[in-house]
Amino acid sequence: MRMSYLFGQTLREAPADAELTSHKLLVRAGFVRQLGAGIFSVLPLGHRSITKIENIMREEMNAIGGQEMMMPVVHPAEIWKETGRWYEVGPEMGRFKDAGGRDMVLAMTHEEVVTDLVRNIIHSYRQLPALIYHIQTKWRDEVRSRGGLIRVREFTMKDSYSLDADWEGLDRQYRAHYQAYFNIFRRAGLEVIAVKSDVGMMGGKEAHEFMYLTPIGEDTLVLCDSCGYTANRQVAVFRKPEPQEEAPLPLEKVATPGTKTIADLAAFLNIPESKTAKAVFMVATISEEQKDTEKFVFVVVRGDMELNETKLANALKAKALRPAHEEEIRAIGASPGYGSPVGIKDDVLVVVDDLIPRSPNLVAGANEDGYHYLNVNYGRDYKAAIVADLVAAEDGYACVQCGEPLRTSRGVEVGNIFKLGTRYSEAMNATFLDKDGKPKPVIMGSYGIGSGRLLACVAEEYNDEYGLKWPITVAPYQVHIVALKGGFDVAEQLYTDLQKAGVEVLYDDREELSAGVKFNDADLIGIPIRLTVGGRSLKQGGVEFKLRSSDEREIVPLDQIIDKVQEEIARLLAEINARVVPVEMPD
RNA sequence: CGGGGCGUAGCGCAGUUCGGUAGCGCGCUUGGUUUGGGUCCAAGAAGUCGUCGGUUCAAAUCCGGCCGCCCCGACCA
Repeated sequence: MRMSYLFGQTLREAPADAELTSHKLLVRAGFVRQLGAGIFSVLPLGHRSITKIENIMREEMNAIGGQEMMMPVVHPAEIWKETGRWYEVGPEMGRFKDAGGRDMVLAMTHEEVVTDLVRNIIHSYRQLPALIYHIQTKWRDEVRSRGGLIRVREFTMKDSYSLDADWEGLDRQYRAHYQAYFNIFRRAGLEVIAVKSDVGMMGGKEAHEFMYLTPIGEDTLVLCDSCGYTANRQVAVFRKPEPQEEAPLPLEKVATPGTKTIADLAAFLNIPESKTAKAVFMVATISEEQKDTEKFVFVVVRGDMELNETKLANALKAKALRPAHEEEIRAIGASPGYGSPVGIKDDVLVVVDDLIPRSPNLVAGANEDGYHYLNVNYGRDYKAAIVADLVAAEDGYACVQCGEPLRTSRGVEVGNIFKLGTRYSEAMNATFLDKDGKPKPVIMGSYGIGSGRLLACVAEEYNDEYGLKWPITVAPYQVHIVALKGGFDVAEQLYTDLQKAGVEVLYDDREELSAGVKFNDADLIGIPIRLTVGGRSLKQGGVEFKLRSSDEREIVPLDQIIDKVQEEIARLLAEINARVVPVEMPD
């Protein structure tokens, strides 16, 4: 491609609303332009890079038996009503009516469409297993779509769906994806970790997220350096401390003026926070038979720990959670800051963390401003409807597997894999006849990778103060020829010859620009190999060869440059491919 | 949805306090100059000042509504 013809423009300054490095550089280098909040156009350079990422995904999907196809972006609402997600999913689902007044859905994902196809096409165990995938646009109207290109509303995703007759088959396909995903990310130059994750709106049995570790990530991960335990903080479990045994002491009401927080309370009474019980008031939306009801929830966790809302939502099977308003708290007879499960109205749903029953003689509120109870004991003084693990893992907590301290880190989710099981096939009656002639629901898995987000993460990882530094596998072109005065004729010939040799070339043929401008553009765009052809290099005996990733320059004679470029491309490719190795999926 | 900020030429910004009908840098066009790290000089083109309404002789500027974008929080595969 000739730069004089390339559609796009480099910018000296990034738009003011770009915050992340990847966002700034991708806009400045002419890879993307923003159209609206979370909505981007992909320009030719960006499109080439995304196509490369998508082709890597195709190769790895095909290698595990995937068949590429294409499913629609606009769906009739009926299928989403069948699975219940029409009712369960909130405003992030794009909904509209067609000209005939029918409810329509903009695809957030494609389980419903796949399952509809499955029930029409799969009739026999002989047709299973199968793996289908497509690379298609999704719309998710995130309430907050920030983070440049990392978090967008309209995006392209590779999503695959496995179909099996038995659970062993699902496990095989799940494991195949686990490996394939590592291959994809590593081939794109990105090192990721796989963490256990919440199944969220997908439902299902088991899930992993593939996380690119970076401080800009919006997810918090919990890692154990000792045994390798990894999990999203939403679901991370840990070994809870064993409280000292004590004989229950009599309940005692004490004045604790001005101690609305656990820290104040512990300081006032001169006790550790771990000897207190924290009351958290939430309102849960619970869906029953397509009807949403709001339910007040009184949560008790130990004072030194934080409530994990995902765990709470899962324990309650709640669709949504929000903090309760003060009026709602007062309405159940509690007092913000002094809330207590002791003596609360009977109809209030009390949920406690499983550490609480083992923790004797805690300090809890007295449901009266300025007063707390000493020696509150679960079972004797109050009872809960649900006892479950409800608290969030923190830095330094003990690993559930090996007991060593956990560490937290931020990450961006670049892919995920889900064992859906029969959640969709049962809801939509997608069954097959097994060997015994009995109808059984198809066992499904779903597996996604966002191609634009992956590109943004690669950009986030590979850059310096001058611009992008693409891995050879993702770079829009392999070679960038910079023609300078006295070198245009030779550069033209080199451009033609390299292309004939199968090399992908971006050729800066712009005659009116100074050398500095062209070098800066080349650094900004970040193509791995740069060849400079000018009067000076020719006088020195050839063209100047330079890698974007290195400061070294070398003059290569014209009759050797094509070989040199091909060798170097092969070397860069080999370097990346060396990272593609088998991985163990932990149980 | 709550809190904060912003909206003036393709990009970055000034002008708004104190109303008088728009300016700077980059980019773009033309001519010259320079020619290996964002040359220099000159002449140009380009903006319903987000939008609607109000106040006023007069609004980018004051007042109100709406829209959009960004950040923080809640939310979220």
